[in-house]
Amino acid sequence: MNIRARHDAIVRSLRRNGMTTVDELAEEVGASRRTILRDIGALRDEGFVIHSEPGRGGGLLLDPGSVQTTARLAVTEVFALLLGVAAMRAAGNLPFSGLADSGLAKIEKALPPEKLRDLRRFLDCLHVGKLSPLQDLSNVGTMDPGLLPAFETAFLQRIQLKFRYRDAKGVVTERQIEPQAMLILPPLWYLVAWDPAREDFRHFRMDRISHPEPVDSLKFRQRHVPFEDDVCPYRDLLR
Amino acid sequence: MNIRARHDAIVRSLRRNGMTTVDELAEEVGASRRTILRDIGALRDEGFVIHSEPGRGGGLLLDPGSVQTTARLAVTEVFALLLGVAAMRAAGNLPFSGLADSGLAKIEKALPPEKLRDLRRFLDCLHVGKLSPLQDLSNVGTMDPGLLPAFETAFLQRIQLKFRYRDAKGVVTERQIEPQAMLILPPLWYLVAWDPAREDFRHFRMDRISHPEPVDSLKFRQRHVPFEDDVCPYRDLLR
DNA sequence: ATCTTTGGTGCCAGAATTTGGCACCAATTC
DNA sequence: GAATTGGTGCCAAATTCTGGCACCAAAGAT
Repeated sequence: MNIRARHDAIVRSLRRNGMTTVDELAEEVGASRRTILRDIGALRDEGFVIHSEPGRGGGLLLDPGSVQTTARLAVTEVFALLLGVAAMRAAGNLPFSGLADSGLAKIEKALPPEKLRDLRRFLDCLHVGKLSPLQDLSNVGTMDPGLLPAFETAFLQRIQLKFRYRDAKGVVTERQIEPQAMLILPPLWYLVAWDPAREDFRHFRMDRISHPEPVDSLKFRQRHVPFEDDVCPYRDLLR
Repeated sequence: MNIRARHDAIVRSLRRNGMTTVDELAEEVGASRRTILRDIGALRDEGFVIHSEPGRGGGLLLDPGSVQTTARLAVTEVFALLLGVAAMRAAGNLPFSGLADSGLAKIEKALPPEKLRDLRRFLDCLHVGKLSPLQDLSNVGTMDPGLLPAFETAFLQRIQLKFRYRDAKGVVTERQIEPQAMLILPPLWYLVAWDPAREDFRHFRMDRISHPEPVDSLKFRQRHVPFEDDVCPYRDLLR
């Protein structure tokens, strides 16, 4: 067995059994007592918190808040991580203990700088309305990926966007708007935008939009204020 | 130099220089040509996309969308990742290529099952209204963490919550509500809730809430439907 | 006080893996 | 055809890992 695989096996076993002895681990993993002890030392060096009390019945115990299995992250996963961390940071350090910024900084450093900048700018534009439970997300989200390059351009460069919209009655109109936010309310995507012609905010279901086209050089600003009144503006969303 | 450290060094170098040759890498890293070639093979096996064209001037080029540096994640970081991935999955596979589910499954497996279940249930309750740009998040979010245990209990067990609320005019009232969502609009936190006494949805600024107290055994259901009309219900939030 | 259990360390020889050099092939440019 | 550069197979040397041994420390049982 590989040294890395053995480390993972040890962590898994500790997590599963809650409490074990070195000898049990040695038998389970198929390595000698000495090797297991060396491995535990290495894992501690890497940041795992492994309690041990010689003399008592069961010896080894892994701290549940301890660090996790190694994983090589794809760019999309790093993006997901940044997105999640943005939410976590916005939450102070809400439901759980504070974020380990050091590890995160390492990840950010590993990203190509231009990519990171783009990700951050896109994050600035992306509003997440509702996060569904993870279990239900497999069969969610219907939207044409072909639309996205135009939207990304409009969002990032903050220029107006032109497209055709088919409303609930099937009537098709031509719209030219200033995109303000992308709103995800699974299974649907909405574009929140300022419509200069109607002088009002509108939202558009993404699956009813076609032929999007950025309008060069028509720059605009984004608008956002927190609300004060205690009547819920989301009442239409809830039932 | 360690084999793992060398792999990281190679990836870093490829990312920084954009394009290099095997011999340059060998000299930079301090290893032989043969070893570098072996390492590149290993990195490719791990999922890195490394282009190469023998014969032409510069040979090696790392695909910018390729996988990232290894990182051991703390539990909070895994939570952040799950949160972000939930948003990403909800987005189909929005602005970037599809998520590498295999790696994610590995991370999920590494979490203690109870912890993962709790995280998922809490995710189900947490709505993120607006994600600020990462740069601005340091001085954001004013809310009393002391409030949270009561809210977490109410959300997770889906029971009513009682608290005192001080409105914009300073008038204090006693409320008993059914929490529906936590809304983060930096720098403020809002509780979106159904008020059975008023038979309507209300939202409350978290910093005006005090003395929260779960009301045992008064269970309720959550309510949510996507909206259809194209008039933006968020117009009060935007300016 | 002594024995047993169990974590922990130093040391060293044998086992396993990694490394570097070599010969050689393939594709491209000049 | 020569030069450049990625790529592969092979093997001996270098390096690292592993397992056994002796031994220490702490706690509980007798």
